[in-house]
Amino acid sequence: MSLNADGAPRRRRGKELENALLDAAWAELTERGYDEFAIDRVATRAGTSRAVLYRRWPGKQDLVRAAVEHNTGEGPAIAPDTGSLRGDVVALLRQTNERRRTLVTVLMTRLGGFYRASGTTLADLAEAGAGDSIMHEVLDRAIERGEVEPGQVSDRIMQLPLHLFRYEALMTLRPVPEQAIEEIVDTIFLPLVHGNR
Amino acid sequence: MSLNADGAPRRRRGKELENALLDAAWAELTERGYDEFAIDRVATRAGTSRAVLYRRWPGKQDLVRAAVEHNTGEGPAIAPDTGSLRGDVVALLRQTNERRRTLVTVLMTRLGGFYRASGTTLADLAEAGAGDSIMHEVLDRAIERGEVEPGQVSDRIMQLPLHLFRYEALMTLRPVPEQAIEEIVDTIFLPLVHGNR
DNA sequence: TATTTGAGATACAGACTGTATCTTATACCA
DNA sequence: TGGTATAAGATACAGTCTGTATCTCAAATA
Repeated sequence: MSLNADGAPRRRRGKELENALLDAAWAELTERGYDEFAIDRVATRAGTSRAVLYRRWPGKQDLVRAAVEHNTGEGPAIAPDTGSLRGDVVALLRQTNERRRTLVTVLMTRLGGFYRASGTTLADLAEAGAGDSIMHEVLDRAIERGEVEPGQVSDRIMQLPLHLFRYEALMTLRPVPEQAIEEIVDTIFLPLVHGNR
Repeated sequence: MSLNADGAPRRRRGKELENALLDAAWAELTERGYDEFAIDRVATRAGTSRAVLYRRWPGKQDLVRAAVEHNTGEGPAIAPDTGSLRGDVVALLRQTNERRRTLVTVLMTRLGGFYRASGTTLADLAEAGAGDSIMHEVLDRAIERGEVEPGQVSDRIMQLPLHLFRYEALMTLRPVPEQAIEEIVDTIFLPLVHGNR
């Protein structure tokens, strides 16, 4: 039970209490991760009892969700206007970097335990699925055939098709449609490799 | 306890038992998801007791990891050799599509509960961080300025910088370095938009 | 056949969940 | 200002799951 400075019992209500609860939940989430997140501990941390939490959120996932929303809502992003396309896009990415908190924190809380436990990262798992070295092999053969000039293709461009493919697979959690595969290769990868010949 | 056809008690050992355990774990994982995954239930499903599981894996996460590896290991991917760069890359992506199981299943088991609970997908979260519509706005202004010809930039290319950025952020769970941002914009996005002028 | 290994059963303490019930501080209203 | 309604906070309960420990006995090995 929370006490006043003079030791009298004190009862928070409404928004004040709710904020304290969500802040405590958020702290637990970021400190211990989703796997070890317990309503019990949130209540203790907030200096109240579990009943108060259950009165507001039916279960763990609802509370987690509320805590994430409460602590990451930052309003919509604003389109930068620097006067040039390059400047705008660079500014947009920089801005996203700062606002990245939302997504990354959610992912960390969800994946953190698994990462720690397995010593694996998302990138390792992707790597295991289709090693980036394979693109090296493919490119080397293209160079041998004279399709591509040696040293012309940066690492980032070389990995581009796989990265875009995986991004799409991750976002949709579905097989990537054939049409998307061909679009990636024909309108993005090959033009970059061949310098729009 | 497992029984023989004639009702005599029967004890599996070694690989036979281990496969049964991992199959049971996998079934629990795919049917109920990571959140509800319980060693208890795996043991029951495999027709044995928890002690047998704890003898092999120290805890839940280790068992989950082993089950994922056991049920998705398909050996290393083979570099396709179709005789052209385009053919090779398309084949590689198609092949990855079929092998995608590993990554997607791991993610589903990790994120599935959250998705169900929140009604949010990874794409929604990404979208909330920096709406794709912003790139539209940026591009529109570039067209007004005469930097870009109208109708020249496909949706996929328009979203390319954000997608590559997010892919990198997701994989590393770190801020994307300034140098990577500029590389994405200067060596990939702008060349595609301007047709390598 | 004797010995070793480890499967399978069971019991335990502890943590956490979700529900229910009680007292009482606080807000609101007559 | 005093009475009443609301909900905070405490507590108790049954149930599930965890991780550990201990026991018996089936099966592999020598």
